[in-house]
Amino acid sequence: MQYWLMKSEPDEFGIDDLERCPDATAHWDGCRNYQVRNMMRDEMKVGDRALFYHSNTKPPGVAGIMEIVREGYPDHTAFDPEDPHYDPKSDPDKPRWFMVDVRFVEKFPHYIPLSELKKQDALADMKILQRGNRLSITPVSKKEWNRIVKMGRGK
DNA sequence: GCCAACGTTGGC
DNA sequence: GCCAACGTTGGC
Repeated sequence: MQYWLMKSEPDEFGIDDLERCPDATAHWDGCRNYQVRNMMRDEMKVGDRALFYHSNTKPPGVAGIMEIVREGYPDHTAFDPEDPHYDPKSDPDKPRWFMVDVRFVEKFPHYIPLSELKKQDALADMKILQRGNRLSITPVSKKEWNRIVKMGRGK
């Protein structure tokens, strides 16, 4: 089993939105980055766990946990001209973009702001803390995962 | 295949 | 709103 961190802007779709979805499950659509596409298509497996990270908000940080409940399949929003993430170059017969399904697991009693993550020596190597990293999905090590979950649950 | 221009991300 | 960092596009 692997661990991940997945970013979303809570103004668009936050952890509370996920919890309110039917079966607390949603598809993680709209990714238009090849590296992230490859992770969703090839690497993420049912049962993997992911941190739900709130980006572009005040303050940015980790809000809780979700799990992967369906492995990579074509992102149909790329085929819809009405969709803001429409990509005419993605052909239903040869889809360019993929997504996974995620299910809400828990919302942390203690939201963890990015500033707190940065203070942890144990998390210094986290992808999300590296300069210039803009990927919306990154792998998280077991050690990092355990530390963050502990922080979120309040030690 | 190079690379300048442009677009996007996302913290601050 | 600014801007650094990075990805993508397209002319050549």
